[in-house]
Amino acid sequence: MPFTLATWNINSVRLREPIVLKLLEEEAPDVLCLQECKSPVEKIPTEGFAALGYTHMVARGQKGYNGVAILSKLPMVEAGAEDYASLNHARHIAARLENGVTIHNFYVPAGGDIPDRDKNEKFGQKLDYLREMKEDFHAEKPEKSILVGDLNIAPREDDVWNHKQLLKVVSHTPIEVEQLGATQDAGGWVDITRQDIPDGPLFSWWSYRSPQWDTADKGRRLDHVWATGDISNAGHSSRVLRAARGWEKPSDHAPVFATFDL
DNA sequence: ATGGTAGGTCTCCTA
Repeated sequence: MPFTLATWNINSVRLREPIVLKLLEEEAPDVLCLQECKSPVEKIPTEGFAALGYTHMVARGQKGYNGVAILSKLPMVEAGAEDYASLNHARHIAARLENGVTIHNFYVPAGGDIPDRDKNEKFGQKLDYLREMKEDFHAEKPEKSILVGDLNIAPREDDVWNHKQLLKVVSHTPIEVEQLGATQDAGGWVDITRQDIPDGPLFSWWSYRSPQWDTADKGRRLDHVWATGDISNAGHSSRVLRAARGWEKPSDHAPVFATFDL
């Protein structure tokens, strides 16, 4: 049975309940993974989601910051939540569908402004977070799994609006790109978005600080859909719903979709 | 080189 999955950094699930509902009504993915919910789990507005058929949710939350949730039309059970780098942050939740597929939903630390762990503790935490992800995948190689989320790294030259200009900007520095690649390799993860859309600029985030985000198009691809090699051939129909960046009271991220025939 | 916008919360932190 094919199922469609979307990942979206929502930047406050309570403030943006209306556009989450809009996405669920108009696009109707089977599973929606949210990041930066910025809400304790008990304050996530689940009633409207359930009314549209999204009767299942697994989530981790905290007050004000971070927070991840998986909304689903399909039954699922929680399959763990990690706190890599011991930050006490709600940045990961996993769920298992009835077809045996495990879905990991991540919100990797943004890493602050200065790409130097000696001058900026947050950058070190980001690298530590990715290293611990990598170590976990190395210790227990994931199977039949999908990993999505805001990984806060745009790895390829065509994942950013200007490669040279962003080489020293956190999210596109060589050390981050290398660390993300090592994490991906450790789990045998395949980048499904780039499997489907191999060539050319592709972005999922445009800063609120950039006026005329659409015409200026100074974007980055920070949001990812990966799958383990045993199911990567089942992935197809990837797309970024760029229009959502222009909706009323938008998130600065657009949702990324993929479909899996499993 | 700098500042630009947004959300949550308790006066500034984070992105």
